[in-house]
Amino acid sequence: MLKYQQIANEIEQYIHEQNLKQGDKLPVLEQMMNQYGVSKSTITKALELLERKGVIFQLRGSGIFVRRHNRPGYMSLFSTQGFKSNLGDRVLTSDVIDVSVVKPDSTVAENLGIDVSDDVYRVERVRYVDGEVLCHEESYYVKAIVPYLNREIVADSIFDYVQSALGVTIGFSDMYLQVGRLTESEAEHLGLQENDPTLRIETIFHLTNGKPFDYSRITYHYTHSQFVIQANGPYM
Amino acid sequence: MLKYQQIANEIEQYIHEQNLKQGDKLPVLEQMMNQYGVSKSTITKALELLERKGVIFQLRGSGIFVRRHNRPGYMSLFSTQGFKSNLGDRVLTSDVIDVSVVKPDSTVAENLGIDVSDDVYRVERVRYVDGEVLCHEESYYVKAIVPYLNREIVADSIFDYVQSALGVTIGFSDMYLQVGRLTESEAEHLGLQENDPTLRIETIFHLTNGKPFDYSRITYHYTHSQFVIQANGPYM
DNA sequence: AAGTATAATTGTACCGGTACAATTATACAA
DNA sequence: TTGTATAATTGTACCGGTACAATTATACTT
Repeated sequence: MLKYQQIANEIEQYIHEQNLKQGDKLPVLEQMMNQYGVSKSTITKALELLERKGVIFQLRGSGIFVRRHNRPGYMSLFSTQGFKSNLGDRVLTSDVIDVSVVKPDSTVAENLGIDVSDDVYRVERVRYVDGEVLCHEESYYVKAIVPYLNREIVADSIFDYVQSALGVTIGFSDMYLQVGRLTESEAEHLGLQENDPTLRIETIFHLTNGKPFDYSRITYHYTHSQFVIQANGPYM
Repeated sequence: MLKYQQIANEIEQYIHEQNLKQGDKLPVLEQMMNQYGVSKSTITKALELLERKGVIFQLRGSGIFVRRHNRPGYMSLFSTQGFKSNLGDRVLTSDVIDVSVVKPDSTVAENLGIDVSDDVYRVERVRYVDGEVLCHEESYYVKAIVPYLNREIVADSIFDYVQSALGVTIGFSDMYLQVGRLTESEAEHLGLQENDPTLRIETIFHLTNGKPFDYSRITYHYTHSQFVIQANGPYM
């Protein structure tokens, strides 16, 4: 692991151990340099990561302060989207409905940047947090990039598998949000009524080299899903 | 304006002028250094901004490539949230329903980190994109930070006013998302039916010094609002 | 052609430095 | 006490450098 990532983790740990809360001040930059035995720019890089993650904010001339204190019951939108899990002590489980190799329809092919004759894995799941229905997911993986999947892998974290077993790393993703009404079959999976409200999110995940490898459509249970997003200026 | 921000803008402009598309390659780092006459780290900083913004991605050993090509009809979630407007050629207008100084209720006070005896501005608007109803907004501004507002300011961009006239800068924000059903009065403002689906977003905006200054509740028109979010690894 | 070693390209990690602007603390005056 | 200059603190911008890992191009085999 990179030094600045490692240090970012240690600082986050430090905040947790010392039980620092919203607005509390961290040691100054120079002290951190000495403490971790690295240069200023490495510390700065670590702090920048934590700032992006919403853990701290920095104020020039003043210091480094703890930012996060999220509302209980709200999940980070990205933690349910395959990224670094930030669910705290909540447990995420899945019912696997389908894992199969199919040909993509034109919409799926287009979103994945492939041809309709290329193979994809189709995965369908219902996901739960602490046993409560969270969402229904239908996702497609480019088989040329993810050559093998089975129900065991899919029941756990597909992203962990892809990253560790296949050695590919996920770079970035585009998410498209929309509110709508449930179809009959969706409602059945979620234990709701047809035409009930729902949040639909389509996501295209890309590798670090920019190639799409996963296109997924998620339909959220509207009373069991509340999300938090932490944004930073000046560019957002 | 800072050098690296300026250069980021110029590079974005360059992409636009050259009509570069998804996957197209930009000049290499060293060439940019010479072209803009700055050091490597400044270019790197500019590119990092653009990467966060979802405009480019960088691939070590290979080059810098154009990332963005968004779906038409989808707005950046942050562009309707007061940040750098990314609406393209769409026009954002407002009907101002209320601008008044009031005492906050306990929920508002808590979200703004103030006392119920402190004054706040209450602003209520209905917002439109290209004349179509987008959302209903109810927001509260800490009067100690924003001492004066009127209907003209509020009809335009409050954030522009706050930043330019008051010289305060917005640092970061926490957004809470939830799907629900419209109340009767909300439905009326949006031209929808009671119990229709809606996306509700509560946002707390903070200054760079960490103080909350705006708490807003927005209710979106579910068929007129589609959002895109661009996320970057490894920390999201 | 098709694979394989080798070299060139290219962005990133990390170092260490100077200058500076925003904040906060201090000293002093009214 | 209250305000006001002054100084100390502290993070950020920007410079310029070395080393390196991932990618891509090249030359060389088979």
